Amino acid sequence: MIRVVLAEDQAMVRGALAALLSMEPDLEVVGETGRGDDVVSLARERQADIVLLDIEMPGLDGLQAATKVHAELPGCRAIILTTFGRPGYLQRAMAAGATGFLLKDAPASDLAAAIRRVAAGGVVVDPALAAQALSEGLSPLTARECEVLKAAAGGASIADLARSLHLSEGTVRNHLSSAIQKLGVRNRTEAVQVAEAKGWLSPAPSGRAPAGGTMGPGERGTADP
Amino acid sequence: MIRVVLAEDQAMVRGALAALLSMEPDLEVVGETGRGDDVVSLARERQADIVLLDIEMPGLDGLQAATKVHAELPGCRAIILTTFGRPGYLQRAMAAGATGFLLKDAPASDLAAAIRRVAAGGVVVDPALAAQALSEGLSPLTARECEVLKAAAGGASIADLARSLHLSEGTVRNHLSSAIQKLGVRNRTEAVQVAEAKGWLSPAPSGRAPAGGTMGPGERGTADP
DNA sequence: TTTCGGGCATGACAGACGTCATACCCGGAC
DNA sequence: GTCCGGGTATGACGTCTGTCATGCCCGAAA
Repeated sequence: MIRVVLAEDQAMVRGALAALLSMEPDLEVVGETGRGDDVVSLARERQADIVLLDIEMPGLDGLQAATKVHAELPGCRAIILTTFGRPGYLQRAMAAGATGFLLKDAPASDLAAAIRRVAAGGVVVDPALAAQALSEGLSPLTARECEVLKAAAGGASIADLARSLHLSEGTVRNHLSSAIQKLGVRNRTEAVQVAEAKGWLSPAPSGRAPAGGTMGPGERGTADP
Repeated sequence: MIRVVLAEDQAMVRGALAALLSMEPDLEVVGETGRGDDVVSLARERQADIVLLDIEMPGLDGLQAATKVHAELPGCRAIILTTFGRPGYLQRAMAAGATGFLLKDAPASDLAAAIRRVAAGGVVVDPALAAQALSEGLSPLTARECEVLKAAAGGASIADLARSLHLSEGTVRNHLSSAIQKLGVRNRTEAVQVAEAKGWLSPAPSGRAPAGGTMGPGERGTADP
């Protein structure tokens, strides 16, 4: 009997997936949650073999949750189940230690099959998406450029961005300009769309967490002119 | 026995919903499709009592499909099942003759309950969303403003928009400026986001189809200066 | 019939945006 | 130890964007 925990933020979809899996005699849904931040405790408590993770979730996204599951629960495998076939998502899922990556576009029958294969020690990835992810390579954006782009996605002005990121307006302009050139587009709006489509935006793109920053904002040589 | 047709573009979600409904003794899923444009024929052929429609679908969106179901199949009721609780969606769903409007955020048990209530002649709407929709009123955007905004969503420049819409650049600027002011925002990016969040963007917002336009683009008094 | 709202256009203007050259500071690579 | 990439900053420049005033054409409402 394979023990499965479901993490998916849309309650109706979560319930429907549970119903789908309950029809399989060798699978058992032993836990459900709509948040990413209690996946680990739930999976541990219920001794799950498999956790099925959506990416968009409150609390902690599915990729981060997969990282924690991989680190803290040795006997438990994570499968990402997502709406978006973005190359960057697949890359980060694999980097996070996920053992499977499934699209909601796939036939319903694939789900149980994927769970069984992963439970048996295999890996499940869509070959076409894998090829695309490999051919496109990693994000060319630096962590900072990515941050600025993310902050710009809401339509904020340069001045707004400078305030919210504690940077000078010129620096914001520089990062945006750099991102725009790297992505081969003509303005920040296109840059946001391209980066989003490739899955290069959501969480931290690369490098470790930018906790405090290497240097306080403002205190530097010629600051405060 | 209530006969249900499912229209939802994500195959896995569709299958999962079918599994969910198959557990109800008084419901029967008699047809499934991932496209909006064969909902009517499928529902007619299978003599459905209820069609469950996602909004985002290829071919024909759920709102348009609901319109056709309402017009062509007197004995059949449409329920919209969507991810987004956008006021404009609810308004258009009701205008399209839908008899129910459900969010995928709602508990799984609500689905069967909603189907039963609608089959029994009732109407199912989330009261909070209905209140919001009523309080916000209809879209303040004219059909043209909406079109321009939609076209601008991809990050195109004014010149691009003018070309693709067969308008002068000045006119495009005027429409954008007007939309920006009506929505109370500061630039086109924010305007797109606000309009999208309220559900004012997707299909035709109001008025009839802008087939040829009232006047050819360019042929007018002082055209071609 | 006159009025009014909507679509379209033009021209002018201020402010926002994107680019570029330049410079300093840091840390890692060679 | 030097070089180089990344982050930050400044100033200058040209272009794009958003606003406004103004005008014309149309159809519907008053």
